[in-house]
Amino acid sequence: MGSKEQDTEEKIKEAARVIFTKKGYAATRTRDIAEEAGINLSLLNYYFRSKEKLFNIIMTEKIQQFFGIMFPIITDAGLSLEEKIEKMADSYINTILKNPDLPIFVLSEIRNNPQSLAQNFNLGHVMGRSSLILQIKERNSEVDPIHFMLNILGMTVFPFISKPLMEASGVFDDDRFQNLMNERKKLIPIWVKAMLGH
Amino acid sequence: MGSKEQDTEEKIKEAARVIFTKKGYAATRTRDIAEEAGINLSLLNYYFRSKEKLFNIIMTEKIQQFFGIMFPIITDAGLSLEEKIEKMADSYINTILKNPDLPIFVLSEIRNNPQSLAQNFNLGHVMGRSSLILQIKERNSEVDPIHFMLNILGMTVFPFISKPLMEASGVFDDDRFQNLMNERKKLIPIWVKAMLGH
DNA sequence: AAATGATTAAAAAATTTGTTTAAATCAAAA
DNA sequence: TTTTGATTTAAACAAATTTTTTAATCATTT
Repeated sequence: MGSKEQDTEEKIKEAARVIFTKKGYAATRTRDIAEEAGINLSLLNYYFRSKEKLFNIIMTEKIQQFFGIMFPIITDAGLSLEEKIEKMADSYINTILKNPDLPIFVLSEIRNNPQSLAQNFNLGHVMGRSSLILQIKERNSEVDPIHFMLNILGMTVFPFISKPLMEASGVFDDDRFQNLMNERKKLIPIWVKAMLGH
Repeated sequence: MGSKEQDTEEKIKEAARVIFTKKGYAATRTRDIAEEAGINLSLLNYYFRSKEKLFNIIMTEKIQQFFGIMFPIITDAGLSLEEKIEKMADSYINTILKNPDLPIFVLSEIRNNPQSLAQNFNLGHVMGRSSLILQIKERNSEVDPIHFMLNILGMTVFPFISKPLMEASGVFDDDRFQNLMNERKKLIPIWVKAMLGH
């Protein structure tokens, strides 16, 4: 188990991250991954047995990334509602800015295979008894708190999902997009407070 | 050109709509479409020459659906800002409720092929000089109006994009989802007004 | 230097998938 | 009824892609 093994395995995984998240499972060819990794195609099967097994490894990582930010924040009873919203927007945008393909990749692949992928996270259970949901209920008891969860996520995540469309149709370029998303770190908490009423 | 032709051609197109929008181009096999349509595989090529040509027909339809609702509303100078937002939420949600896979399908395929698909719509041009953008600017001159466009779209469209995830992880079922989306027709205009400030 | 494990190149097997072909079937017209 | 052309089917084909195999090469360790 020299450093070479580690290096190659990691090179393949890193290439798989890039290609899978950019194209999705079905449109990705193992040849693309091998080329991106700069290794012989045989090595991919040598290390990971199959395209599907490699994909499952990457997908588990990506689901971790996508939900790993959210869980600790919404369940932390030590944070006020305002603090939670600020932290959600801030850390979510920071993370996804480094990985803009993440949301559309995760949500697309879940659409293609909901049952098998939903096992990795019990979102319903976690969210149902989360501190965040309780705090939203206290603040506004008239509207189902799930609405505000959808709004916070939508305002944070949707820009990334629509980015390819917006760029291709000249609404903004990548620089302006990053700019906008940094502005949104401050704006989303303000908007959510306004929506909740005071 | 009897009714048989029409029937079969339409059966194939309808099956293609279902499978393409559910799985995306790459993950769709022509055999899936044939099976869904209940016809022999050869007929697909007999009527549409190739998978790609069939896909282009469906994709053009779907892009029409996705943007066709938006354009007339945001460019109609006869509508007030409030009326525009109400109409956007209402007609968008009504349309997509009948076709929940539409947003993630269109946005995924655009990501996979931005240049070729972006030609169908000059969103940048239309939005830049739209009546809606001007009205938002008048109401709130401090924040780039694109933020509010992203918010309106995000709050309307994101729930559909996250639906497979939410359903698979038990946050809500299809009935509750439809319920929520109908509630949002009224709520989104209220929220957007609150965000804009008054 | 010998041995060991990692990597490559090349080929081939196996599988999947889009497309074509040729014959059969059907419906309408002569 | 026979003929004709369009429609449909079963089968095969062709191309792409994943996976496996084998032998050779390379790098590192003993």
